[in-house]
Amino acid sequence: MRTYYCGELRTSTIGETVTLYGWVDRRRDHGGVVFLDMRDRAGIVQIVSDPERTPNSYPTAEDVRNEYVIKVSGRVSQRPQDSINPNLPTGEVEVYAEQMEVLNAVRQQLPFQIASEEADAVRENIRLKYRYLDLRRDRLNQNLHLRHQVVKAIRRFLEDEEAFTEVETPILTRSTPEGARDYLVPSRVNPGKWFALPQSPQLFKQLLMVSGFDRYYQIARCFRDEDLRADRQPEFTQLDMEMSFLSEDEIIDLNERLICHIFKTVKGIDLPRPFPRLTYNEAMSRYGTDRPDTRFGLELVQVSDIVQDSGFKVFSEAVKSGGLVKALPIPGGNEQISNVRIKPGGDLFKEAAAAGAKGLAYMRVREGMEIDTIGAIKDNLSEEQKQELLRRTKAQPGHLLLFGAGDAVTVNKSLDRVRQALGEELDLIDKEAMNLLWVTEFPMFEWNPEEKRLESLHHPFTAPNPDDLDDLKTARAQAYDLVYNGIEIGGGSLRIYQRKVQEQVFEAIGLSLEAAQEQFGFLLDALEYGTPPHGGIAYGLDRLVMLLAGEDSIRDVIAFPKTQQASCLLTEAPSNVDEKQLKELYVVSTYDPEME
RNA sequence: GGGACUGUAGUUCAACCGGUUAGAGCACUGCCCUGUCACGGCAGAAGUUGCGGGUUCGAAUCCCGUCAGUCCCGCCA
Repeated sequence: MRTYYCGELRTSTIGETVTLYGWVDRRRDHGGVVFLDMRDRAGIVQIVSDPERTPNSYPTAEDVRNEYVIKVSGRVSQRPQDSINPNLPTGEVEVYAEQMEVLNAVRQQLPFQIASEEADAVRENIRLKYRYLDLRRDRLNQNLHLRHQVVKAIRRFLEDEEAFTEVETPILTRSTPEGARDYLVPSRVNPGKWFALPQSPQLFKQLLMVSGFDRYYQIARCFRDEDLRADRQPEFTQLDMEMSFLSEDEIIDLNERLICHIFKTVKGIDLPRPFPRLTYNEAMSRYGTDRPDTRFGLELVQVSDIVQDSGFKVFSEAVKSGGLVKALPIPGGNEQISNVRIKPGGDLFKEAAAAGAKGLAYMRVREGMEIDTIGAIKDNLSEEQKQELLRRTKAQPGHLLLFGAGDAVTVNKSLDRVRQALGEELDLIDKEAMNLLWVTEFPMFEWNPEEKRLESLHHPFTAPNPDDLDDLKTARAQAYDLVYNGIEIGGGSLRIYQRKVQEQVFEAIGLSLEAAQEQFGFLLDALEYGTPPHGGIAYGLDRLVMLLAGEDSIRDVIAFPKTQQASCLLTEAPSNVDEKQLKELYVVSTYDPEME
């Protein structure tokens, strides 16, 4: 029977005879004495075996190899003074192995070494195929433990401090328009009909408010059949919350306390409260994005009004056709950024071009506030316009001003990209900083040029600001996002709780009354039976844990993630299924090997 | 759907401008070593250079295609 975990042994355990179970992390064979680093979930301890002191175990100790599973019994001893290992919590002690038993050997060459630093560099497809070995490694092990700690902190806070109730909502539910592509599941019992896996429990949690639960939360799995990224998996986990009778400020306050509790519990960090808030318009204006990274400056400056009447067509035409011109002033940029990088072919140009920009105009501010720029700008801007540009951008000698001109979306997107690239490159980002902020007052809708209709920016159940009800199309939403170091980790809103408003919003996004009744009739009906004012939020748990773990990919905080091709290299899912299964489901597969 | 990068022993990497017997560390096998902790030393085995074509006297290297992984754009209410 196990008496201790390997990692638990300390000087206080010296003299005890212990029984340990675990893996051989490393083996050092000196011919006459063998040292084993023995590992279990709690850590590593050194096992010693030699022919004189531990004759029973020595033959076994000579035979074992890395990652063998062993059982060891023996006395915990103080290490000789000159052999103490200060790098191990157990470094002052070691166990003389009176008994050693191999419970399971490693029969094949390991695909990679578990205990080696090199394993971090192993090609990811190999790590994913042998995920169970990858998860043995300290780094991933720690990540999943951290994830558990985060979830535990969430539950303690929401349940014990704030009286939230966890309710499970269906995984088999109905497909609804809007939003991401659905994962579909055929219904055997209802031939030709389909379930969809939930993109989020949105409607169910609202209905729970109608039912009077008042405060709901769920650690909920969500599914979206869209293309993957480092921070996007087809199935992911949300912390989903919904509350009745709370104002936007009250919801934000409760959530700040939740986030602070998480940071305090798992990282020991006291975050300053309240978190800063930016309106959507402010964020777009100053950073060109609705999730600004405020760990560094380099704020954008709106200059449309200065240059709209200039002879420089790139600027004036942009403003005339409804777009804008913005500047990105870079202190010291003259020294650090060459023209080659700004011009076509350069890396900063490419950064802007990736967002659809046609180019980057620039001005350099020399000694004595002399302006150094391309002829087209020099010749076509008046002296007053140039001076006003310098004033507005607070330019000083040494400054480089980059300009974006065009439609608002492209200008903001491209300058945001350039700003982030430079923040990184010029080492302006304090890596220790943890900047959490709220972005509020999102617009209700944005225009989708392809489908020629308005779309909900958040989702169609978001309540409009009551001050903006006379023109819903341009109304602000009572929505809020939580941004952590430039990454959106959560977002929510107050919801519509009146049928009439809900119908108006559906109408605004081009959903006819009939279609709305067909798709969302159950919600519209519910709104007629005494629905309380309510609102909520959902967090991307994987992203939050990724950031807390300092990882760059959510795959490193998910036990069994999928590849960018949405497949599982471990189980080889998705796979073919038996023709019989398809028949039972009244489904004809499109897969036809003959066609290939 | 599109762009970029990567693919060489189990693994991490090397192999210069197209010419070697395709090398090295770790792991593996054998031997030596009684205080190491990334132990050390000696010897050895280990390769369809992702796969398929092509160019060439000659291809890991150049070209085309294909597969896989990663990053990004589109997409993700």
